[in-house]
Amino acid sequence: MEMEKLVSLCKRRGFMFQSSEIYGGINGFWDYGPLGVELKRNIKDAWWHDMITAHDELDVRPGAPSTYEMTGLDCTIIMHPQVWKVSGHQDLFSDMMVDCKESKGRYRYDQLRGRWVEAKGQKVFVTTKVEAEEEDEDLQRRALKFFNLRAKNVEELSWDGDTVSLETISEFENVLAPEAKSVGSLTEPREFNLMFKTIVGAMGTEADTAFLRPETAQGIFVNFKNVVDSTRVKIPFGIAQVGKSFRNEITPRNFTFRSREFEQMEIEFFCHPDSSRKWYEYWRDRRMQWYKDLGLAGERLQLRDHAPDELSHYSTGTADIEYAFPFLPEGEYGELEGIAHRGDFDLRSHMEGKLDPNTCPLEVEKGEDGKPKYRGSGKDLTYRDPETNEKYLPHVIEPSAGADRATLAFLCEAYQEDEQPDDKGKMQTRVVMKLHPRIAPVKAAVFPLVKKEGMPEIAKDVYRALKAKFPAVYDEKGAVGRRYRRQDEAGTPYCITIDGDTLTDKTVTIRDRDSLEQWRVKLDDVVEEIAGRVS
RNA sequence: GCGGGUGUAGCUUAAUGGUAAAGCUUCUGCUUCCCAAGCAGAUGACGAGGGUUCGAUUCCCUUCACCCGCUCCA
Repeated sequence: MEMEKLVSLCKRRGFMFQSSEIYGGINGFWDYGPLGVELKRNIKDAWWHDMITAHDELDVRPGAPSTYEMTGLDCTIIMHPQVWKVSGHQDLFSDMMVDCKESKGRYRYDQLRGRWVEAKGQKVFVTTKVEAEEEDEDLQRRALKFFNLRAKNVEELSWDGDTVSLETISEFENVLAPEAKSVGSLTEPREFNLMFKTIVGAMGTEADTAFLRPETAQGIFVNFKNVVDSTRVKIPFGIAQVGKSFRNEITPRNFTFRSREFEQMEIEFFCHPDSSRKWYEYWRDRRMQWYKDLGLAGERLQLRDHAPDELSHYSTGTADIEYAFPFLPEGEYGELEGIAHRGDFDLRSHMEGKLDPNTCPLEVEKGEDGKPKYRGSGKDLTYRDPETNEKYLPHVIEPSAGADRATLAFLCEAYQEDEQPDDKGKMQTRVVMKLHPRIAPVKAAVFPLVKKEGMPEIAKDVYRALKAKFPAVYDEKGAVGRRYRRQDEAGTPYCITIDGDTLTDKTVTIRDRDSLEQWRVKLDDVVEEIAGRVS
């Protein structure tokens, strides 16, 4: 399947549009049209229903270590700025960057170090990005190379001052970039804000800077204590949230796959440290099965466990559920959902201050003054087991899914072209969206075979009865074959046709989208018949 | 962010330094009546801004968006 065909269909039938299209569009933002909004909401509703509202906390689910509870949350997009400092996003998401026009490399402004050196009447600032221990060696090697000197002529190099950060240099004309052969190839430092900045308050200034959340997860962590104190939930339990998140992706691309405004479906599952590995495996397998049950059953879906060297040392496991999107190269997969074992990293950070992920055991990251670089809340986020009286900081399993990516994957999987005969028996190409009935935007369409002899009246009654329960459409225009095809492109699983026989025996035909089979049911049983098939 | 390509109607395409053609779609009417039927009619486009020119959809510049590759993907 070519991606262009799907993109074209999405626009033609109203699944998705480019945001602000009449003004030329805006990079990294996409809108959902009339069909798309139903599809995406069905996916989110299915997730919420299956994970939270329909969860049975009284019985042990297959594969689960024990019973558990599930609850929900809906927190704000803008939160206290300290949240993002402590979570680590502030440091990871906003840096000054410089680009090298020669090597096409990109460097963090504060991480490049260098030293002034003069030879042959020219003075340049040689930079390096290697570790501090090898710094002098690398600088000398690069300086010699630049001035075209042999190692034995090293005394011709006249060093000026100590090795300092590039941040102390204001003019880059004589700066030799780490992988460049000539000077002056670096761009001016540019701010690289991966988080969306905003100002809180009508009179707000820079000091009132806040951020649009880059993930919904932190809102769950900071509300952990509130939920525990207000709901009688006992560990193990999960808190779920669906909502928009924002990231200034460097390269938004591939339709909605990498958008700057996107929607997440996240669970933070809190459990005892001793059982966290088992819970991790449970959620990994449970989430994989969820996609399969909704139609991503083919080989294009895969579960990929991260290799041990990919993991943070405080994590005992991370897995990605991935889909082989048609816009990716052969054999490559794109992430739909990540299931991560996060240990107690997040709760401890919000309690004690931002932890340094490179320490083992984890320690609070210190600033230059020896105090915590980013202070935590100071609130006690430990959990006391009411039965054993054990007090501990729970470990967290995080199944974090992308609602837009899931929607896109379901669309890609559903798009099919097949050959079906027309009214003369000639084979015609048919475009059909084979969406699972549960997520299909429209569940049923109702047609009078002809627009006379009382058929429209009966059809309208059927339509009204259906529409009271779920999305349905009524269509009496043109040949019935055309109406079937139109519904095929929208992914409507069932079409109901009122024909001449309906008038005498009070039965109608139901036509199946995928098989094109038809069968007759009693007029009075139509709603029940369709309802049983789409839920 | 870099390099290359593309941008004409809702979709797919055409032509042109003198404001654009078609198929499909959509809408109206007639006809037909179980898988994109027929006839008649209607709606509808040169991504945006600037320049050159008597005149630009066409040539030039800028910009925006999309596609491909590189980079990035916390």
